Amino acid sequence: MAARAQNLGWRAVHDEALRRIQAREWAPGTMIPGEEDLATELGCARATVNRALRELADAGLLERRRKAGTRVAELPNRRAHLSIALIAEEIESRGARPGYALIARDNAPIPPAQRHALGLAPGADTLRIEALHLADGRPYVHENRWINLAAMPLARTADFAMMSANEWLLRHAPFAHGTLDYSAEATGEAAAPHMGCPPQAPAMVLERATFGPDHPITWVRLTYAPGYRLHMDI
Amino acid sequence: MAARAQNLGWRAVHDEALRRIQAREWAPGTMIPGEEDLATELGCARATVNRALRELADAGLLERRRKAGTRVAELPNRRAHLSIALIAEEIESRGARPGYALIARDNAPIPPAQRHALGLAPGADTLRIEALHLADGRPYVHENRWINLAAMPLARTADFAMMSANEWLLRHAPFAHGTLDYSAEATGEAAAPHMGCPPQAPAMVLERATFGPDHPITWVRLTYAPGYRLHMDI
DNA sequence: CAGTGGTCTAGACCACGGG
DNA sequence: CCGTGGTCTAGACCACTGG
Repeated sequence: MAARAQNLGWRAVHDEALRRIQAREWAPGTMIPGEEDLATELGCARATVNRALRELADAGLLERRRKAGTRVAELPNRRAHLSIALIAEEIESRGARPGYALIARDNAPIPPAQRHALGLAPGADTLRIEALHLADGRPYVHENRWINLAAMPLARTADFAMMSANEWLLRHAPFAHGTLDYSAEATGEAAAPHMGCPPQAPAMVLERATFGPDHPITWVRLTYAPGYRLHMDI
Repeated sequence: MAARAQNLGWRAVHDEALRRIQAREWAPGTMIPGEEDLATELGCARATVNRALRELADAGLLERRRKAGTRVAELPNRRAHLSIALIAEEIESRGARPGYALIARDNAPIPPAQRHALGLAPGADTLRIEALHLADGRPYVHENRWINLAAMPLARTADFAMMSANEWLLRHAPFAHGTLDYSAEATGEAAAPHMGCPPQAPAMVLERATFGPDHPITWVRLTYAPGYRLHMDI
């Protein structure tokens, strides 16, 4: 029985392939039929099969190589996706009313470690912003940020009392790529007074470096209030 | 001048569109030309433009809707990707020699919160595994896990002294989906003795629930040693 | 209702890389 | 070498949804 159902979309092919993988009909490490064969069996064009299998390969369930064909991954390295939104939107999505308060705005020099992460020369012209984000009036996350003024000269005159640097940069910076580093640390002397918790309380810390297409833009350290959970689906 | 270069692949179209977005030639919030127009301008088929713009939409830089057309996102919600690998592979990728030690294997009942996260009925038959993963002989992460024996009956007789439950499940479980929750907590009395740090030391904690296509599979709490950093690129 | 993106098709050529 | 996936094309129909 070679012929099967017809009018299959790539989603149907994707689901059928996923079913065969999970049902072990296609065992881990083994080859699966070629695109041409599958297209014939399932009654659709090869491009449709290609689209479906490409999605599964992107998800880490299949490994595809020219000439070698397609095989089921032995150890499926699934990928979790984390959407990087505005802090205010993140707070709203948790069902709380977002708030914001600027704590300080000065020319405190960027520490060497952060400066190296951005690839800036010593003595680079930077602006420091310290702020607090609130959820229903309670401290949510403490922000300590340096902005590279060579890349964002307008930041020198921007009003970070009304709009957070987070949002201002997202609206004005030609964002290209960056790095995220989460760690667990003590809240610390700098953030604790604003968070309403003892300095030694464990806190989730996010350090982010952001780069535009041509220049480094900003480095920020976010210290979250106790109880923060970073949730992802897989 | 309508005509342009020819023989453009979808990657070239993708890069050109990205350039126009970052250069503000296509301003945030504004509409961009339709697929047909772009295909004509760039000298390629509409399907090629579609592939390129779909990638940009998946990345959060464009918003596409039928009839309404395609517009540049006001606030680009970029997505970070986290690949979920074996703990041993994670340790190796950090340049260290992985180690593993089983601490306990018993029938300690699954606590209610974890049981609810998996959607299991009270009194569900579970297996508890406690283990320690090492990097170059030093504690790396402490693991406390419950396995749903109704979904994975073979786990009852598996040898978790040699192969970690992590790897065993990845090889034997028809993994479908799950949730991840990172938080910062004190290391705690249960994990601290194995980690070689005081119980109140801040630790990154990962709680994961994993489901197969039909049944919940496992719930695990990973307590990382101090200094752990979760790194992601954008 | 009409315009836009979403998708499918049949065919073609090409690039990679296993044997 | 030559088979397999990667991609492009021209055309077509469809689904959704804004006006």
